[in-house]
Amino acid sequence: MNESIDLKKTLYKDIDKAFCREAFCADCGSANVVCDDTRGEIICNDCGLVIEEHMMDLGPEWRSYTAEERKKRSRVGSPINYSIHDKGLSTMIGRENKDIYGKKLAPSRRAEIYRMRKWQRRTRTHSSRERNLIQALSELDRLASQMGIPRSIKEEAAIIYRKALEKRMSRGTTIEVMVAATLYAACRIRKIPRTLDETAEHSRTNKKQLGQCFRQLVRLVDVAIPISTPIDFISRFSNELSLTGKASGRAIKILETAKKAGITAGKDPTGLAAAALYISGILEDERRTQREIARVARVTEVTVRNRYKELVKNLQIAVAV
DNA sequence: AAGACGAAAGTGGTTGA
DNA sequence: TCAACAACTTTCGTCTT
Repeated sequence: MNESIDLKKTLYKDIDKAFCREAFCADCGSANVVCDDTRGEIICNDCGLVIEEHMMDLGPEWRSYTAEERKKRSRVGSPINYSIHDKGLSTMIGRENKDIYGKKLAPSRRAEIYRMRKWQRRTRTHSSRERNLIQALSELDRLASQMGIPRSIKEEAAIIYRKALEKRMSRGTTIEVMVAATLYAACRIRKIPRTLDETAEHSRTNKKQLGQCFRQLVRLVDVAIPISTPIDFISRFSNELSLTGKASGRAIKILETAKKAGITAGKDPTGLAAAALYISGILEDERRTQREIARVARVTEVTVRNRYKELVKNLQIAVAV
C-alpha cells in the first residue's frame, strides 16, 4: 500500500518535471512563470521575459540540435510506428489450410477459418488511402508542433487534407508536401499566416514544390482561402522583433492608408509588412535595421527598401532619417 | 565598421496571344 | 506553347552614420 503511494508520488514528480521544463525565470529568478498554451510561450509574470517561444506539444520528439535539447527529449520513449495503421499489433491469419503441425484441417474448420479471413480482410483498413491518411496525420502532428501551431488549426488542416485526399490529389506529390500545403492553407484561413518559406523550412520540401501543391489544393478542393493581407503578419513580426504595441499599431495604420491609396495590390504582403514595421520603428523611436526586419519577414533588404520608399513617397510620411 | 542605398543581372510565376 | 512582363532576389560597389 505504502509502496504504491510512493510509486505514484515519484511518477507525478517525473511528470511535473517533464511538463515544467523551466520552473524559474532565467532573468530575475522569479518562480512566477506562466504557460500560455494558445500562444505556445512560457512567460515570466514578474519581468515579462519570454522564457520559451514556439513551445512544442508533449508528443514524441526525436530530433534535437543542441546538447540542451538532447537532455530535454529524454522523456521520449520509442516511437510508435504510425505508418502501419494498427501499429503492427494485429495477427494475420495465414492462407494455408493447415494447422501448426502441418496437418490438413477438417472441412468444417476450414470453412470457419475462411470466414475469419474474410472478416479480417473487411475490417482491416488496408486501403492505400487509409494508410496515406495515417502517415499524413502523424506528419501533420510533427510539423504543427515544430512550428508552434495551435491545435485548432492543426485540426482544420486535417479536415482539408481529408478533402484533398478525396479529390485524389495525392498523385504526383509526396505526403510531406501535401501536409505542409494543407497546414499552410489552414493558417491562412485562420488569419495567422505563416510564409511559404517558413513552412517549407520545417518540412522536408522546398518552396517551389510547396507553392505548386498549394495552388493545386486551392484549385481542386473547395476551400475559401482569404488573400493574406500584410496586416495579418504584423503582430507576429513585431513580436519577433520585440516591438511595442504602439509601433505595431502604427504599422497597421500605415498599411491601412496604403491600402486606401491603392499601392498594395500585387505586392508581396510580407514585404509590405516589413516596410511598414521599418517605418513605424523609426517613427516610434524603436528603430530596427533593415537587415533585422528582412530576416524575420523572410524577404531581402532590397525588398524592404523598395516597399519602404514607395510607402514614404505615396503616403507623404515624413521620416527623419 | 555597420547600416543604408541603388544599379544591374538573374529567377520563377503569371498572362495573353 | 511561348514570349513578354512584373515582382522579387542576388550581388556588389558606394555613401552615410
